[in-house]
Amino acid sequence: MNLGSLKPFFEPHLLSEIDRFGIVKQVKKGDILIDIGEQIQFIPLIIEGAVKVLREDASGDEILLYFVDFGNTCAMTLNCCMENTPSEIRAVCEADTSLIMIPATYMDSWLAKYKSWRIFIFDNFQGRLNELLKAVDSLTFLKLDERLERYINEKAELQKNKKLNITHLEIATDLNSSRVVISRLLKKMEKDGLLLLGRNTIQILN
DNA sequence: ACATTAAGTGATT
DNA sequence: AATCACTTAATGT
Repeated sequence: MNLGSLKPFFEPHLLSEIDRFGIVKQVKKGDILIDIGEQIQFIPLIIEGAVKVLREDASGDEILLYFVDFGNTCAMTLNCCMENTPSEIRAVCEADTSLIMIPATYMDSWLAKYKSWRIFIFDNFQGRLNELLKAVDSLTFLKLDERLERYINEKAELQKNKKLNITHLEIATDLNSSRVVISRLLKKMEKDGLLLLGRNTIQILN
C-alpha cells in the first residue's frame, strides 16, 4: 500500500495498522461514497482527488456543504461512526479519487492508542466545522452572484486548475438554484472580463 | 441526418 | 431570483 503521503500525519505504529486493516479503494467521478440514511462502516481517508459533501431537503433538492480533499476525512462520517447512527449526508466523488477505507471498529482503540490519530481526528473536526460555518454564512449572507464566485474559485483551487469542466446545470444544483440564473450570472461575469465561457468549460481569468 | 444535451434570451411573476 | 417558453449551438449515433 502506498502510504508515503500519509507519513507526516501518523506515527509508524499507526501507519502499519492502517496498512494492515485499511482497504484501498478507487472511485470514479460521480460515484456516491456514502448516502443519506446509510450506516457507516468505514472511515474514508482521502489520498487523492476530492469528495463533495451535500445534504438533501425533503423535496430532493441538494445543497452543497463542503469539499473534502487530500489528508482529510469527513467529520460527519466520524460523528456517525462514533455514535453509530445513520449518515446525515451524501458524499459524492468530485473527481477520480483514491482513498483508504478504515473499518469503523478501529476508531475507538486508535483514539486510545495513538496521539497522532487523536490529533488527526481533532483537526478534522475543527476543519470541517469551519467549512460548515463558511457554508452557513455563505447561504445566509451572500447573494447568489457572490456564492457563485466563491464556488468557482474554490473549485479551481481544489483541482489546481483555472479551467473547469463543468456545466451550468451542475453548478445550479450544487448551489440549489436554476440553470438559467447561473447562465446569466456567468454571462455577466464573462462580460466583466472575469471568465471565459465555453461548452462544458469555464476558464477563470485574472 | 437526426436526436440529445448545453447554453443564451425575452417575457412574466 | 425563479420559471416558462423558445432559440441556437455543439456533440453523439
